[in-house]
Amino acid sequence: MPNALVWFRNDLRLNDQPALQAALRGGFNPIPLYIHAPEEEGAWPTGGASEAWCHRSLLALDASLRERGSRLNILRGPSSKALHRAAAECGAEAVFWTRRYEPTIELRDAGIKRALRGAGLRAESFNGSLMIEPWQVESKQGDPYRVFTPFWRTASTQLRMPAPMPAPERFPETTPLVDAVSIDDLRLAPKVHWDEGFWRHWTPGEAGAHAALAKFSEHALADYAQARDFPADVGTSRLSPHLHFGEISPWQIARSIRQLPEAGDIYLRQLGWREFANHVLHHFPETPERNFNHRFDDFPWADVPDKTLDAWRHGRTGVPIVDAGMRELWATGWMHNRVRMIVASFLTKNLRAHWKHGAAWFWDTLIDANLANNTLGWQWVAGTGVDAAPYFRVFNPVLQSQRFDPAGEYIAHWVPELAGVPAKERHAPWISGHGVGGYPRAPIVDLAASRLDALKAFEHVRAAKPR
DNA sequence: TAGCTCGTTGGACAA
DNA sequence: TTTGTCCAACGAGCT
Repeated sequence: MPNALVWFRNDLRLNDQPALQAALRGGFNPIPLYIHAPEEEGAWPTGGASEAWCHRSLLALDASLRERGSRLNILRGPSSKALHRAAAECGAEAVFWTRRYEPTIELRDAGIKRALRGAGLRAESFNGSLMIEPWQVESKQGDPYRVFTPFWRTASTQLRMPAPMPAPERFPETTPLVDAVSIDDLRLAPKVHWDEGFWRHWTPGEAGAHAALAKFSEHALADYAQARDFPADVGTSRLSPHLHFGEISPWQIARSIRQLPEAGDIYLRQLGWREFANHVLHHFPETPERNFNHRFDDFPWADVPDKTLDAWRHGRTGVPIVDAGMRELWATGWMHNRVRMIVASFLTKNLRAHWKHGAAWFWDTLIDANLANNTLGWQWVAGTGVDAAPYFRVFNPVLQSQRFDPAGEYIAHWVPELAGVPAKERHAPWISGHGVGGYPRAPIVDLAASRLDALKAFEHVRAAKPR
């Protein structure tokens, strides 16, 4: 049987794996391969928390390959060189992989595909990560969408659920590639074990992904519409890191949630945002670096001192819901989505820091850090992006806290200094004047005054001419 | 073409 | 305590 390289990237799974299936269908003997090439990620090399996740996900993939008689070959980049070398060494006739959609990577992969084909190899890429690829939908004018609702209206009518693709039970045995290194050699796991706490909450890998999905569809999906807004509850799917690393495909999730059509549609719509984010990133590849709305290019962002940014980063702003979120992020590598909006609004509106400060911190600390979602989310909250909220919408973190953490449980959990403060006063302890040891006596900015400042700064945008 | 409707996630204030 | 109204404008996308 001829050999084919199956190049694993952000698709670290064996089920529903179109690149692997292509190899099997084509009558090839699949050689699983992962290439470590951080310098090829452009301005956004994988952040620390994501690396820690990736380490464990690779271990999980390698373990399930070994159970099936194979193994994951790990090579160091550059990717193009590694692929050509590996193909030559094992006489592979083909290379198959699943597509990624980051602009830098799309460009790189197109070059690699050309080069492989130029060398006489069969090189093919597949969609294994999205329900609709970015170029599959366009508005009736033939433009990319800039507003979610019309995007999803069109996209959701075009969804065609493919049949499941089960993993093969056995792989043919292969000899390891000579240049292969071990997963540990990549040094993705942190030297100082700051990630220890993560793994009480998360199990990277395909099995962990399916366990998370099962838990979600059994317990939380029915209440998803309401419960997802309450950070103290387990109301969200917590599938984002698994999706980011491709340990599970959106179609696998979609198949599973069909059992509850109504709740399933609401959740599917959230997956739709992921599709939309990739659509926007593909068509507006400069948005990780630049405002989508150029009217903001002269926006008077505040020159926020590092000390203040650090207070935000480490949950010492004196606003309990903000601090709780930032500490949850630091401790677990993840933050509840409602709280992400609150901390992002606080940073970009109350502190009026440029959204890139927030995007950079999330990039480094989130286990689900994803260029499309991170960019869309930060630009959306900041008001600079697609579908942005009207300028007068500035989250009041105290009201948000009262509304979405009414019993103050989330705050008590992540800001234990405040656990002894009566629940009702926990949202804004400075009002009752409760002196609490170790917790800031007052917020680092006056919430009301900074809100007015932000609104004033927005006047600037309204006057700005679109470029 | 021109007009129409609508926009993930809000807040302040009045009644 | 709850509910309604306004904030204010614009451009995307459709018909």
